[in-house]
Amino acid sequence: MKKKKTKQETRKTNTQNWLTPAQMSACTGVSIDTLRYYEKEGLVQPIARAANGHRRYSKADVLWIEVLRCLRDTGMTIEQLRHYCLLGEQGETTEPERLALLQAHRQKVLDSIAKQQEAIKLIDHKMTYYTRTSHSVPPNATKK
Amino acid sequence: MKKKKTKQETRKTNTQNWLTPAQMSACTGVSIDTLRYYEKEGLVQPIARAANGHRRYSKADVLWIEVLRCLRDTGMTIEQLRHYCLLGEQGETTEPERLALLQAHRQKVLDSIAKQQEAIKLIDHKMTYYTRTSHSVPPNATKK
DNA sequence: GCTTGACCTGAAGCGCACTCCAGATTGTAG
DNA sequence: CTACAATCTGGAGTGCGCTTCAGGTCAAGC
Repeated sequence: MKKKKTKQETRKTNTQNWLTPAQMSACTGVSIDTLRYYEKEGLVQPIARAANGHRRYSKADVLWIEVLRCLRDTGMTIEQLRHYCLLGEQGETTEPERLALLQAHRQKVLDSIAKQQEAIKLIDHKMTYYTRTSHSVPPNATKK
Repeated sequence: MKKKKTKQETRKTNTQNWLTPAQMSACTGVSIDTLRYYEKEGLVQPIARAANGHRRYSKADVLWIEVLRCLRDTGMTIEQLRHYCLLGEQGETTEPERLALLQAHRQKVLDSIAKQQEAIKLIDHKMTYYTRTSHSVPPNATKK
């Protein structure tokens, strides 16, 4: 199975259950450098290696990276993510803390959404100055 | 009116229609340093000055800073804000561009909200692992 | 007259999250 | 055999948005 189609197998057709760094990057949208950075920072457990030392990402890694990105994109810091990961590694006794951490973050995201919805209102309001037929309002708007 | 109660007038009771930097900061929640920084970066027109060179913020300035903060807090960069301000200073011929700018930003905020709502879903999903009676799921969750 | 406190200025520094670099290794292709 | 592409490593560099600093002015209080 492994020695029959050397070329296609190891290079092209990735029927494998692992991904190269490049594939991982393409698949998750996270740059190779950032993937390494996350690993170095303890945001992912050490990735499996091939004989030559190259990383071999598993499908589980893909999922985890996606979770990571989701949390990062919503403002969780590297520091907090590291903490969350660490808890995960320490077993299920830390579950309450992990739950609390997620709940806190969830709330932060909700707050952020609320704030942005407020902003939308203000933007809409300001846009009326420009869409209205009358442009009687001076440059820096709210003035006067 | 101005010479009768020198002490109270100039120092304590601010029945004035201007604010000192400290008051401005307290009022808008933006630090004095940041206010100066915004001015230097061209995000606000030069602030009026007292005889001694100290800034005197007007109530219009308060409103403008609030708009600024709203846009900043929703991810508009200093660069973009500067551009927006510049347009404002160039008169009403730039109104279409300012409108477009706001519309683009509005869309970005909407996208961001959508993304965060997605994140909430994922967080909720992950939280069920911890709230459920069974904790059959290993630390880094999605694995296996 | 001296001190204090609020403010001024230009410039340097900081924290975060990447991002890039130099130099080395390794496996396949021509 | 040589060339090339993908990857490796530790460490330095980058960009953004402030924040801090050093040194100075000025008005009021003791």
